[in-house]
Amino acid sequence: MLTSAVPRSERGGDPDRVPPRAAAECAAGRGEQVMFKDVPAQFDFPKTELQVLAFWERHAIYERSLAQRRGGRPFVFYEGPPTANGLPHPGHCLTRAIKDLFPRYRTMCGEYCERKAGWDTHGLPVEVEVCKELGIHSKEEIEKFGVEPFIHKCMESVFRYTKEWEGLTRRLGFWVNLDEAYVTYHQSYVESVWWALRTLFDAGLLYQGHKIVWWWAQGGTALSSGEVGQGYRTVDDPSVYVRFPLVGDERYKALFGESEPGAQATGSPRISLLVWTTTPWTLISNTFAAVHRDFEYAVCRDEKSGERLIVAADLVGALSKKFKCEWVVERRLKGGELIGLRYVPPYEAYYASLGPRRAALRAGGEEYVAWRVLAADFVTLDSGTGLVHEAPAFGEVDFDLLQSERERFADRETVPLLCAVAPDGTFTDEAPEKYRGRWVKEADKDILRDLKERGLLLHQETYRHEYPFCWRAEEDPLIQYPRRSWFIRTTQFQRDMLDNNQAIRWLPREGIQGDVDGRGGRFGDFLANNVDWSLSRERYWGTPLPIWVCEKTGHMEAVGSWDELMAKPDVQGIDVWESAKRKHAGLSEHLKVHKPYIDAITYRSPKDATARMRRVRDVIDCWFDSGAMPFAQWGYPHASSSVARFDTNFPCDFISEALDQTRGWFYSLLAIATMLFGRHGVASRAAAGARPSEGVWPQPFRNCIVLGLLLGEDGLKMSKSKKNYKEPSYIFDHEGADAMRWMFFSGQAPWTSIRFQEATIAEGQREFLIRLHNVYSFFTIYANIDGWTPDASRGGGIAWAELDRWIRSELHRTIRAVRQAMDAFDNYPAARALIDFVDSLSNWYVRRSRDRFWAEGMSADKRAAYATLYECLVTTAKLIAPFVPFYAEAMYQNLVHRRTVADAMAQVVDATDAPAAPRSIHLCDYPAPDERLIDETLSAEMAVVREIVSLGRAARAEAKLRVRQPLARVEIVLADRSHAAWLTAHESVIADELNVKKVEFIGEADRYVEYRIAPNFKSIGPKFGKLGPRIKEALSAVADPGAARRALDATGRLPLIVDGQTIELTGEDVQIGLTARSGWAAAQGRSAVVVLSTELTEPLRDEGLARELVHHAQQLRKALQLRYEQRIELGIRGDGTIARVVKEFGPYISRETLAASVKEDVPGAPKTESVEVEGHACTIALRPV
RNA sequence: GGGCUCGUAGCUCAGUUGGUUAGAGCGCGUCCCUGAUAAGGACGAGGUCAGUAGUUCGAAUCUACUCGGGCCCA
Repeated sequence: MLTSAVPRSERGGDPDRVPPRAAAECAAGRGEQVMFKDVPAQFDFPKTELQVLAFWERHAIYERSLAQRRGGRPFVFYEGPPTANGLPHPGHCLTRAIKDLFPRYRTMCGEYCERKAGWDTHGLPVEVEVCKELGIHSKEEIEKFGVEPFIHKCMESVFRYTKEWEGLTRRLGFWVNLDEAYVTYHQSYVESVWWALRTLFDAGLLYQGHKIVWWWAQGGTALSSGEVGQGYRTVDDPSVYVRFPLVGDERYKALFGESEPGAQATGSPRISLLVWTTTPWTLISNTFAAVHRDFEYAVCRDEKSGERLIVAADLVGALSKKFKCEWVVERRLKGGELIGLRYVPPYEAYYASLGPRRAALRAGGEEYVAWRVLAADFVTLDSGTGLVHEAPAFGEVDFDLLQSERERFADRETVPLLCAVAPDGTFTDEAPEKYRGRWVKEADKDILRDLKERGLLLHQETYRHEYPFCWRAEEDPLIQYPRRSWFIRTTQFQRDMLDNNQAIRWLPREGIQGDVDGRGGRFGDFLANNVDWSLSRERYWGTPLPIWVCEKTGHMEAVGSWDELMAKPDVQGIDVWESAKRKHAGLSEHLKVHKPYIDAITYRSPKDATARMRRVRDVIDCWFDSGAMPFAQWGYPHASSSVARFDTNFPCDFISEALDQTRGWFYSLLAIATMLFGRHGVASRAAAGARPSEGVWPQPFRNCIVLGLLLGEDGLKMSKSKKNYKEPSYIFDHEGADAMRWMFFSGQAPWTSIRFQEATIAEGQREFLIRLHNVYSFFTIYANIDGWTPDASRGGGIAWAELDRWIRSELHRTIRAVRQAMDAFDNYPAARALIDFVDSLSNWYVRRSRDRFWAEGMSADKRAAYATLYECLVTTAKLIAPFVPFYAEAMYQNLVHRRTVADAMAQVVDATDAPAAPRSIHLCDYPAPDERLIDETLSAEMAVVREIVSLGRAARAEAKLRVRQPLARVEIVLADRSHAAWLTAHESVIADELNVKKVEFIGEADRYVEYRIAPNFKSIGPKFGKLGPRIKEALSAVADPGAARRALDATGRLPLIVDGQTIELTGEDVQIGLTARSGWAAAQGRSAVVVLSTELTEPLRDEGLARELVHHAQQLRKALQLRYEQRIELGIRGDGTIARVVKEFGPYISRETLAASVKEDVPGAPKTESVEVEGHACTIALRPV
């Protein structure tokens, strides 16, 4: 293992010394002067990034960064496995960039963060791709093609684009261990999943039930939602209104009483529910009627017949009109009151036997198992009668209603799922005889005639709506139909999952997490409405459900591993796999746990020695695969050392995926972990090792950044056909990976939808990377000219200028802010803090320090400036390293090792090599703030100085006085006069920036400004409440605000009469505003008014001219592309004024232009230029010497 | 139909437990500076903070509803 010299913490040193790290980090060549490599102003980001990649790989920097932190606190990261059977797109760049940022940051902070890649390889999308390739569609065709070759194709397809994925991952700088990636179809992974399923099965959490699917009866297959979506057509279906007569039991009597006129007259109740349906064939399987608990219902009496019907009160008018009858509303009642009423269904088939059946309820007591009125939220008033006929076998929501009704009973199964239809779409023997064997849709007409004859049909019409048909057989309508399916009883863990969810730090929290009951959050809401996980899929390419069933007794067993299966009694069928392997050389060993080979394996039933145990045909939902990755990635608990690895890597600290994973990976992770390892987790006894999560909550992840969607250039969904986005490779080649990463991190919060625009990427690059690059380039130019190296600052004793103290304070404030934000997984504010710092460094520190760097020789002040700028650059490089790892590396190699990236790569790797500083920036410690260097007062003061300077420039612009023209003085009127004292210390900065001779702070400036006293509501609001607006009025009515201000200054109090009463305001309660009076070259801001003296005297004009001459001379230098330190001879010839200026300011001009002398002529000058300076014609000549 | 989310300058977005004068960048216009120079800076124009109603002394911010966009689920 490499033992690199990890620099000591910066804490604990003398703040006035050069930071130990800066001094310690020196070029490899100790002793002799090694210059910084020249940094071209025009920087090729993409090219440099490729060199950095080569450097990282050649020197195994990622591996070293891990090795170096071994033993540190673990920072556990889980990779949500992408599917590599499609090409990666820009959205994956965002995900992978975020996934890279925090592990890099934590690693630099000293934590140990393994990053194991993973691939999701199972599932319908893979099958669909293969089908496309084969030109086939249905399961029927797959069977015809052969399951075995089909599976082989699926496996080949899975890694079709691996090269592209790995290329993108690498190019983006996402450090992740691809060589040891987990793969969901690998045998060890599948066996882990089997272990989990067996554990759940043994705990009674895996059960067989029904799932309502869209069913193609003629083809005998279920269709996926995508397939169903393709087949919708507009059709006319029967729309029928049917009577369900109520039963006159106690419940009925309690509600309607026996005194009901109808009841008395006939001795039997005649109130009926009126229900509506468009599928008459489902009436035979009717089980319930549903109402909405909160709707109002009406008992209507038909004037003619005296019949009484119940419909939704709001629909009475419309329905009676439709039926052409006259209804009188006898009574209104809430839907809730109807619940529990019994009725007689239209067909006897089931009613005859089940009608009287009652069963025990969980809560005690008994209840009829069917033909009652239930409450359902899905009941609407949009169509129908407000009462819905329920045949749970033929509708998903109806089935859900049945399921929740079943929950009320002690024995769930006692509430029957009535289904008089066979899988081929014909009526079964359970239906009335005349319908048996007939196609359901075809029976509709006869059913209606039947109902009519029996007086149950009130009304019949046709209804035009969209209905799905089979996309392969256009004439075949699909029906919703129950299929046997395997479920996981997740609902048993609903409370645990909700509690677990509460403990997760979601970013953002709003809209995702929800409250303790899940309300108000996308994820919480999903948990709150949790239904049992439908696990099985009647497909081919997936983890086989490891349940074997006895062919005679129906006894079931779950198998937790391959070895366990092999250990079963009298195992047969392994030969199928063996012969396949002989036939297909090089067949992947992993396939033996897949269909069709696994299906061939049978063993002797423990319940009947003559019977075989056979596997169920299904595979499982591939979301279960990915949700099992916390343990399955290690092959837990079977693989060697997997128990220990799982133990140290569970739960994890950080995951991040896009919003669409809410019901996908986020859920599957949480559900599986909660069921197995949670508070009531069932894996504790079954697991081979100790339960790792004991007492650790939340699990399986503590922090989760939910990424927004990445949109195209036009703000719409990215679409290949619309070409509304640039390919990642294009951005890599043009702007570079760092620019792309930086846009993701600094553009917006990651959970908002982000537009993927090249212009935004380029803009962010200019604003930050190029600006930083300019500073860095500036530094190397002058450091090399002066021969300055960090060694020069060794030993301390630096005399820091105020500007140095200021920028170092800003630097450490930035470090503090960045760390704080990053520790909270909030990259956006961190990036903004970095942008602000680079702005301060570039636009104030360097600007204000130029003179210091240009000074002759090596003064103490110059050394301080170099040391400061160097520290800022090296520290900034480290700060940005997790964000823009390539550029940070390039800066670091030059600033610390004084070599190019190419040189760094070419350097011989020497195992004994122990450089004074880490060989890569990614092996460095993340900077820590030194609170002693932070001077909040200085920061605040400098902000005011910068504002004043900005105001001065505004005033100059207003008065059309260019900055090169010196002015006599500037007067500054402060809103808060207490600032004057310390501002005086900054006079020279202001004078210099504004090019004025004198700065004056004046308190009383009534001739320049008008005062305005405004209330500070933040202070007044809590104190005076409703008086606020009156105080505002009173303040604006103050006759002499200037005098009031003076009084306030003197006494600290401002008495005011408001509403007849006298109140007293303090300085805090008011804000003094200033407005410049017109007629002055002035500008006003929040804290000051800046007034320029515009009077120009001859000396001032002359000095201005001198600066103009310097300016022109510099232009000539630039035109000649002279080296920065090139000395010259300068010639200036002009009129008398020019001559006078040259004579008087000769030394100044010489110094600024590095001229050995200033004469009238320079013989043999390569460049001569005639210019007009402030109306004076002159000729400037220049020659290098 | 349900849940969530967004609507702020021409464009892309900030806006910190509500504080009365709503910011930045780009773009546009007018300039400045320039020995970091294919950078940098200043100023200006541009806003009914989607709309309505409410809570409050005070609303871009909180509440309800409406309209519009998006995502997920039916």
